[in-house]
Amino acid sequence: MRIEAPPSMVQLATEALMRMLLSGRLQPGDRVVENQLTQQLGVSRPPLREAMRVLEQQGLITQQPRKGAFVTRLTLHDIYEIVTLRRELERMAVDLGVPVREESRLSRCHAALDRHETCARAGDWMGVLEQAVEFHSSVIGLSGHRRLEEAYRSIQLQMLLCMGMNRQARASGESLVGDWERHRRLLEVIEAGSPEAVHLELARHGDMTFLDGIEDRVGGHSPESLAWLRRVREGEA
Amino acid sequence: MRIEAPPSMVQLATEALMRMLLSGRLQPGDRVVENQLTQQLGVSRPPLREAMRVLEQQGLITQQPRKGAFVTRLTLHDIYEIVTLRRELERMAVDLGVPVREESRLSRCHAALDRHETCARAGDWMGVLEQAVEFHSSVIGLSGHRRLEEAYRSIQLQMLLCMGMNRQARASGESLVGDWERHRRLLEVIEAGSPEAVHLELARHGDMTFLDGIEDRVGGHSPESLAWLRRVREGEA
DNA sequence: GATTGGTCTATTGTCTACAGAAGACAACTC
DNA sequence: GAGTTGTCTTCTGTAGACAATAGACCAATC
Repeated sequence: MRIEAPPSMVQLATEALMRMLLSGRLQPGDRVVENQLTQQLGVSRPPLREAMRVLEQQGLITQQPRKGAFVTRLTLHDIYEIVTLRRELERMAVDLGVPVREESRLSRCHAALDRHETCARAGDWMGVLEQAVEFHSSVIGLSGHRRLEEAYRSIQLQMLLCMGMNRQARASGESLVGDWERHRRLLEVIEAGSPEAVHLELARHGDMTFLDGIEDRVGGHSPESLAWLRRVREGEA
Repeated sequence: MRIEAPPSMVQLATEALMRMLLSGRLQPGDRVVENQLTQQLGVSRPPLREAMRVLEQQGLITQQPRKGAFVTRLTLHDIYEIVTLRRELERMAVDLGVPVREESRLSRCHAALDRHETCARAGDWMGVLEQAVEFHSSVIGLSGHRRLEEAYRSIQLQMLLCMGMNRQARASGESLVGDWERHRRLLEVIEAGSPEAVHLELARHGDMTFLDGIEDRVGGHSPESLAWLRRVREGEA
């Protein structure tokens, strides 16, 4: 039996920081002070700083030299970028991964979905979030394209950061199970094996309700993003 | 006039390391020992480690906990991933960015192209590399999609890492100017304003000669990558 | 009263030092 | 002679401390 190496403080700090970001404990725009975090996490500054570099690369925090780090505050243009890129990556992944070629990849989806259900029924909000991320990643992973999956994961985390803004509104218990049911349906369509059907299901799947009234909540409107938002809303109607 | 903040040691170390990687001074598979680099770069370990985290996120080096860091060694499957993802991102960028809407974005392309020419005629090999990267990035940047550009840039650097393997073969002076001419032609097509024409030019542009005999130089053949390589070669013939 | 100058504190940037793990090598045992 | 064990060296992981900078606050002057 192979024992696994104990996680480094950098890993632990990265995960802890990410949880603080995705749970909304750290809000977009908040200043991230190193010394405060070292005390809260019980880690010294060097590993914490490395963890922050990782999250900076992921686009979750933004560093200003000699000024400090801030939780990334997303503009409407950012959201436009996230949603459009996400869709394109999804598209590519489905075309490569459906119908499924390797059973092991599919079992990863099922495993994530099962854990998702467990967390949902237990009302474990944070667990559902993590497993939903893992489920989507595993779906992208059906393509066998690691870089695609990583790019998708990064984009997905940024999207969660942005949805955290109005998370409170959706935090009701039933949406946890509802999410799971949508994911289960998606996986069924995937197993059916038609890429086009999966595209359709994904288009329906994307929860765009968080875009309602988003212009008022965020700044940074660009011509591209405004045009996009208009198109999205027309498409819905 | 706004003065810019002096670069941090992390930034400098990141850039220096990247140059060592892309110039081939550090070869894929090479061990990266922290203490050696601190001496060579004149930086202490914490900032160097932060820089290494950044490059790890970019996929240029690979860290094994408690074992050390290594320059990423690419498999055939990795190359398959890089080339296919790159193409898809390019595609998306062209569809969004052509015809060009903002003059300022186009001028960035021209600026990079001019610097490219200067370096090429001076025989500045490293400069050509940097400006070629910047030119391609600026072309992707025509889309006004920062995340797309960043994803592309990361992929592009990995591709350069892999081309570094047989760089010596192409290091003749004429290819420097040749690269520039290809880029100039591409920019002309872009300015003409037809996305389809740009797609065509890009398909012709991609220098696939580095794939010649690549199966023998790298390991890690996957079903996907072998099928892809076959398709690419058939497409050429 | 407003503005400029200085000081002071909080925070970041960097370095040095130590603890612990991994791998190499030698000596010892069978 | 082959295998195993113990030790030693090298390197990474982490901590703590110091230097330098940014921003706030207060005082003094015009």
